[in-house]
Amino acid sequence: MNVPEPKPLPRWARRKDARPEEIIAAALELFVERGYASTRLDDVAAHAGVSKGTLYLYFENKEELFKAVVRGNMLPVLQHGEDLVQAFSGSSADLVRQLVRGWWELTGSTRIAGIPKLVIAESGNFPDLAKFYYDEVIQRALSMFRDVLQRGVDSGEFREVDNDHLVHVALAPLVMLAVWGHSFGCCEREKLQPARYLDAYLDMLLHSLQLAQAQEKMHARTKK
Amino acid sequence: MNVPEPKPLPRWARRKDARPEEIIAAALELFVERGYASTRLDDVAAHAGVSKGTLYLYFENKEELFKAVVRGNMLPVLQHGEDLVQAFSGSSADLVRQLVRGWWELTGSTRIAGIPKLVIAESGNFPDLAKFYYDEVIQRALSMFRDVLQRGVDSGEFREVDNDHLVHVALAPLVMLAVWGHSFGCCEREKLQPARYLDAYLDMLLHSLQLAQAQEKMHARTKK
Amino acid sequence: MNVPEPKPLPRWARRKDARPEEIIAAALELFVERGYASTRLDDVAAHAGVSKGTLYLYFENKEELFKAVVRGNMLPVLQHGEDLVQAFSGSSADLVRQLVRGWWELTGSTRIAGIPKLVIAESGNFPDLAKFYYDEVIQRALSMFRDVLQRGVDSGEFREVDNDHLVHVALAPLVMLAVWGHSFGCCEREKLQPARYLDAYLDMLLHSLQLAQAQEKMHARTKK
Amino acid sequence: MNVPEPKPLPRWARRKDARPEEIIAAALELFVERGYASTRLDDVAAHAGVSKGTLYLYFENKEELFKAVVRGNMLPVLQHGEDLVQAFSGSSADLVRQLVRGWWELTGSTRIAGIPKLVIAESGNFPDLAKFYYDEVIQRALSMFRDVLQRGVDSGEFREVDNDHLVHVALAPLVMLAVWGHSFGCCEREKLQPARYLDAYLDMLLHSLQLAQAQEKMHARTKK
DNA sequence: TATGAATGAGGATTCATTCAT
DNA sequence: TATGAATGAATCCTCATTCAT
Repeated sequence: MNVPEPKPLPRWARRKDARPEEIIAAALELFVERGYASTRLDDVAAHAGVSKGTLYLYFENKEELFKAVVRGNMLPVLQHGEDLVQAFSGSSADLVRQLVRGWWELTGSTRIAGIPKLVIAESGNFPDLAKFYYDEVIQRALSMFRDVLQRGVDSGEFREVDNDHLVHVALAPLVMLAVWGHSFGCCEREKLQPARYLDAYLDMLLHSLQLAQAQEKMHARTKK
Repeated sequence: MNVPEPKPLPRWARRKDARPEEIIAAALELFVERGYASTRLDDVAAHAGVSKGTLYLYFENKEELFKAVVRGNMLPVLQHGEDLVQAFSGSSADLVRQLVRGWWELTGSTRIAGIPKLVIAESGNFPDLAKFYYDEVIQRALSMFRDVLQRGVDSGEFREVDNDHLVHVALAPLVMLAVWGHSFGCCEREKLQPARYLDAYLDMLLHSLQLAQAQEKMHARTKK
Repeated sequence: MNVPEPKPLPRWARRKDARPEEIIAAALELFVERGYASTRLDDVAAHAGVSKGTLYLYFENKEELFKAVVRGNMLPVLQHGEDLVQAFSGSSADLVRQLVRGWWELTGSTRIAGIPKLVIAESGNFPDLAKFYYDEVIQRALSMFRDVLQRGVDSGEFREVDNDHLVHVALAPLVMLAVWGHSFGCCEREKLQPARYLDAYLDMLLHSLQLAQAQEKMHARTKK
Repeated sequence: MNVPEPKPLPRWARRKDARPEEIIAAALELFVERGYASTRLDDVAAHAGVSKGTLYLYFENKEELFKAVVRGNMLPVLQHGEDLVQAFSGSSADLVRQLVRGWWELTGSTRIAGIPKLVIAESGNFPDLAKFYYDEVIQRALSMFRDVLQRGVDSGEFREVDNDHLVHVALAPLVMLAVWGHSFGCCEREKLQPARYLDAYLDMLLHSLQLAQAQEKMHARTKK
């Protein structure tokens, strides 16, 4: 690795490999900004600095490009979360906190945060995208969260709950936070503060998971 | 001839009054089913049993029809909730339960449940619809929920919380339930059961709001 | 005439007779203002204070209404000119002057002045209107003018000219004056002054018609 | 292969340059024949041998195409006239004759002669087209004619006149000749003969401009 | 005679996709 | 690989005309 790479490929060759990613990045930006239907491939091409025809060299059609945008951006995020869970060794409450705050730090200020809204909006038009998203994103996220909660229950940290349904409930406010920023966020006079929203969320979630005895302690701590 | 005919109401005049509602109903169905962009006015007209031109007698254009659909269906729902809160005299926890379950019973099995997704999806394309929805639906719902929580805090039933942010968090799972049914609901192998989802939601929410001492009792009861 | 009319017909009955004229007046205003294609019968009806359906009680369709507007407004103007010529006993030059100035005073400030432009504009779409206008308006006007010029030639007042072609030439500036006000008039910074335009026109026309000897006198007079 | 192929110019690239003109030519024909409103872009496309969509590659919409038709065809005509005036060295009367007859020879048998009527007809619907036409066509034409008349006055060839108004009057018969052919021309039993019309026009105009002494000679000559 | 709700043919415009170069 | 000119299906919207009342 210390060996200087000989002959860095001429610029155009490198670009060639980068093209799909550049296109996906341009498409993500525009899809998030304008929605699927209102985004013209002309504009995507212009944004990516290529011609319209070039789009079709890399993606079969608009729909496939859309899917690639979703796939290419969501999977790394999930992987990141799963890796965190895997490696974590602290309390389950801390794991929840870190997972949630880490996720937001990673994507909250990014265009990626616009994807959930996009996919929700287009789920009806692209059933197989919805299927993919459900299988590869939602299921994995639910699964991960379910495992985390179970970890807390198993360790005696959390009370027993209807885990299968609770994970849906518990993830909802996170999804909505992402959706909010790309729907009604701009209507607000006083903008919702994500950090405080997440504090309230974690407070609620963890409060509701505490065992009775722990609750007392927490309560005491809160009062302090 | 002297006998006053039962006066068969003029067929058309009567229709005129009914038409807007018929059209809105047809439009709601199709918008929810296919999304705004994919819904053709031809189809809306056919569904409403009128001609394309008739649509334009009652609605200026597709966008205005869309707004009428949202307005006409969401406002009554809100009003219903506010009336309930107004008249309610039991415990705050029961009020929350009744509000949540009542809302779902009223709209859950209806096409109205598809509106939140629709509005979210189109918020970017119709900023003034988003503004309207934010002001007349979201704000009112937040306000109502905030009042309910405050009612519980004031009565000593609930603990003190960051109410302004908590209401956002607390409403999120309800919105997501409605959205879910019109996005990924059909991808599931085992369908999400709204009743159990709401149970888990109410359990979580109310658990997290209980005062420490109440918590113990609840916990005991749950175990029972 | 001094006998008070017995029983003035009830107002609605009188209106009934007046309807066609009211409609024609409303249509004239709108046709002149917006052109044929851009005038909606809805608006004509509203302007005339009747319902759209009523239009069809008096006029077969839009085209026939248009023709009625043209007929009803142009023929009286022509008649007026012909009557003047018939009755006139002064010099031919004075007859020309009076005819021209009288015509403008009669119609120049009226919506009627907008008809020539309208008919020209729609001549291609309504060949039989064009035919009618050509036969009943243009031909009669040309004829009248031709007679007036011939009157001057016959009386030794005007020189001999190619009368058949000259009348076309001679009428053109009058038609254009009317057209101008409804086409480019509003583009002008300094509005064309019809009175001075007509002065220049009459000066040109009569100058060109003078016999050589008369010319000298005229010239002398002008110099004076 | 070493022999440089005669380089068959890329079929499309060449077309791209030609297309706008081809489209304008097709549009001119149809606009003149049917009027603006009655001309369908479908037909323009068909006439130009392209598809409907192609029109929109070169012109933003129907209105812009219309303007391009007017601009593209009228400006060269004007330029031609101005060049003639610039270079002319004979008598002013001859300049007038040449200008008028040259203009008609250049455009009289062309579709271009239909433009004045078109612009007049649509001036109300397209105020900025009217403004353009007024500024770039009418004003320039008036200016040119005014200069020509002034040239004659300055050289002592023409008598003094109210030049500002006379130019309007003097141009009117020329405009009407062009308009006539595209409005009532086809209604005539005996077609108006442009050459004789122009003779009558020039006779009238130049007669009216002659100085008294010249008049006598002219008159003598005419009688001859 | 008068109404005005309803109709539906007709045309401008958009944009994903193709394909000759 | 890359281009971008060309395509044409698809859809919104208008408005003259009809007709039941």
